[in-house]
Amino acid sequence: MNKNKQQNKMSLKVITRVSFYYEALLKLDLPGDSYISSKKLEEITGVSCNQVRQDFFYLGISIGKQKKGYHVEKLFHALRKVLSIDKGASVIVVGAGRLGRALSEYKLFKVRNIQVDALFDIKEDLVGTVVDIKGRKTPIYHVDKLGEYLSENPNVKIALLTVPESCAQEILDELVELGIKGVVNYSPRILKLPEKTKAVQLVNDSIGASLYKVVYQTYHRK
Amino acid sequence: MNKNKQQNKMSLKVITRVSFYYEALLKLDLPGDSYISSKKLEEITGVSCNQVRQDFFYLGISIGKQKKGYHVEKLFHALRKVLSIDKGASVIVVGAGRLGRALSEYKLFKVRNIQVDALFDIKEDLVGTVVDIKGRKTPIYHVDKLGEYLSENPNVKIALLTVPESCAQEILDELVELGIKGVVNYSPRILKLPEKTKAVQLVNDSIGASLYKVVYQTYHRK
DNA sequence: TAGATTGTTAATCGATTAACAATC
DNA sequence: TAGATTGTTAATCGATTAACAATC
Repeated sequence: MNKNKQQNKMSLKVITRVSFYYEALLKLDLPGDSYISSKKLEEITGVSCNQVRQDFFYLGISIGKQKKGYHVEKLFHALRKVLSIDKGASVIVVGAGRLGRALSEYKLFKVRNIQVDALFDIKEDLVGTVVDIKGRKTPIYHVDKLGEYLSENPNVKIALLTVPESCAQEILDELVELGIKGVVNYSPRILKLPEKTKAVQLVNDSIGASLYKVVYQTYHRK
Repeated sequence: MNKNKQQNKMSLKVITRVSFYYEALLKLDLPGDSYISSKKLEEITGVSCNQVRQDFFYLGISIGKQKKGYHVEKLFHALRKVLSIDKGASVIVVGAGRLGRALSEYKLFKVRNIQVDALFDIKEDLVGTVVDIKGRKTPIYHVDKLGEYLSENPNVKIALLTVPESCAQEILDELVELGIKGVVNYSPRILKLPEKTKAVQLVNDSIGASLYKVVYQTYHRK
């Protein structure tokens, strides 16, 4: 029964909470053989302990011990698995401007098993250079080379889109054409997937969304 | 009746959709005196026309004309008002590294009435320099000057936090102490508001959240 | 043992979808 | 007029919260 549940597709809200649980473990850095309770997770993440247990139940994570909580290392691996980062994920960044390079060196990637393998741009003075991500040199290629690169690196399924708003849709269409399976669009322009396209995941503009949220909330607090 | 509804606090989901409607208008760039239907908004944003009308109803935006739709200019101003960017919003960026500077020149700000007034950092070689945001020179001050700056610029109520994960909590505490009312935390570390604090809005890590989402969805598609 | 904490079900709450009268 | 589209209510759906027996 739990097995089945684990296979279900989580809503995006669940994913966000799961990433919070995972971040909580990273933050606390407890010994692997210690235990953490749903109450403690509530304290760190702000998610209620009832919600935590409900989520674990839904995900088929039933490793809790009464009176103790969840075995830290087991939970750690379970959450990694749920987030699909247990084997690591390789991504490319398209658009090697400030935002693109900033994302490439973003802490999240290094510590959390998500890795930027290459950047792409059209500017000739960027192409051929490398971005030094804590000693690891990541190349910048010309956008023309996207097709070649993706066929040589079939493990790369995700692209982060940091090109100017004006050409974002065009590049997205090309990425989809070339077989990319997931895209985060960091431009504020809302992009659309080509009609026929199935099974490509698009997350639109997270940066703008959180900005609007905080502006709204700040000017509307009681 | 509608008046009251407008005053209610929107959920974050509504805000996101409203920002989509707003972005749709920006993208289409229709003549101000033309009309746009909920069906057309569905086409651009992916939000169903029923949801669009439900949202407008909830927000007290009842400016629709049967058979035509919503007057573009009226709708534009109504949405701006809802998003609280009709008068413009000034923010500061704390942490003038790559991410901080990238955000400072992010298109969203320029086109959408959100403005970065200043950056702050502790690195002596950054302090005193300026970031050139399309001709507008934005200064970088030392973090020590935060208190002074905020008391001289009481209109600034929002800070974007782009400092290293390791000192993010410390800086957040300081910002709250100094009276900041809204913070977007771009570090993956989950931050907490000081216990007693009321009425400070915190949005945690949008970048990491969307990454986790796309990774999950990509590796779990049917 | 008594207290704490899980796993799980049921109750509540909120958000989305569907439906349709009104009407331009 | 007929068709399209709104505003609004009601029905449905999904997500969160509450409750509690089981048990370590």
